[in-house]
Amino acid sequence: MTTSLTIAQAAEATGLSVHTLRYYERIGLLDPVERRDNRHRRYTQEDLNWIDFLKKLKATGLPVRAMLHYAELRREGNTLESVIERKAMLQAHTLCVQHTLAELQENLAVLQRKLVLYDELEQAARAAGARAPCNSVPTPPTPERMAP
Amino acid sequence: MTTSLTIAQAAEATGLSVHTLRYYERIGLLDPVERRDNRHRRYTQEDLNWIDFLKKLKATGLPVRAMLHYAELRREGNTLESVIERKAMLQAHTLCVQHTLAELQENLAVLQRKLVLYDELEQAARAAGARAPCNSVPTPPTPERMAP
DNA sequence: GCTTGACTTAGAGCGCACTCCAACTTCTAG
DNA sequence: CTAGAAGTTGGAGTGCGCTCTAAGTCAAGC
Repeated sequence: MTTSLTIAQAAEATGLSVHTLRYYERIGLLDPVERRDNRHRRYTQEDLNWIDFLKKLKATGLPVRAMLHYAELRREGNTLESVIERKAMLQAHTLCVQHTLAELQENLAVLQRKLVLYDELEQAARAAGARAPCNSVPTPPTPERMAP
Repeated sequence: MTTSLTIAQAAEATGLSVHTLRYYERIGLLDPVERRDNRHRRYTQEDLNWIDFLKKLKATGLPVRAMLHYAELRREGNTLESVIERKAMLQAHTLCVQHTLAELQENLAVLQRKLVLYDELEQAARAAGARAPCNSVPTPPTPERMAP
């Protein structure tokens, strides 16, 4: 059976809002979606697949402008020119994603190291708090200050 | 020697624009920066370290609002409350980043698989193009269409 | 004294990616 | 026949994160 969804169902299925679905079609990210007699849109499986791919591009940080360009190339069909340019786009973007990924991993490591520091800091704060009522003990050896 | 930079130098050093540096200070991401007699800002190494950390938070997708909250907590000093909440924020964000990272890796894999398809597609298009002058050969066995 | 250049401020403007609104049509159920 | 649910459109509005402008201050060099 060929699925064919209303805009609400397509929104449900893709996780985009109906607003966004119409918006994507309006700006040309989606080819004009098939209509029924009452002008209501019907989304096919192909539409959903394409939207899914768009979501992946978006999730990897490709701006809508670039997705739009890609969509336009796709509309040209699989001519050598179109294929070459789409491939180049994907290649460039793949590099970009790899870069982002590496950076993200580094930054994650920083966050995790910082979490360890916060553990210590919390222990120190607890110890200081517990000792507070008897205000006679000097500052503890554990660091009380952190750069950030 | 204690470094102390003008706003232009700080911009240079951090990679942010002077506009952004002032903006960050205005909204409270940065504590009020020290001034010289002529009211010009002087950025200390501590300022730069904090900005660097902010950049990492930003690079991992933490919204400015959240950074602002973090900055406000930090301003409270290392009280138990503040430390606990900052730690909780970092923990939550770390989880979020891990999730993003995993997703990004999946999507990168998709892009890379697609690149392989585009290689084939390009070969097919080239073959079709080369054969075009002699328009007698049927469509090649390699797929000529791709879902997205 | 005058120009140049680096800084200052408050506040306006911008690009992105939606998101929502008002007014309208169309179908279905009661 | 009517009410309501679900769709349609063009266009306005929103939130984010800057980014820029205009008008002014200040210090150094000619």
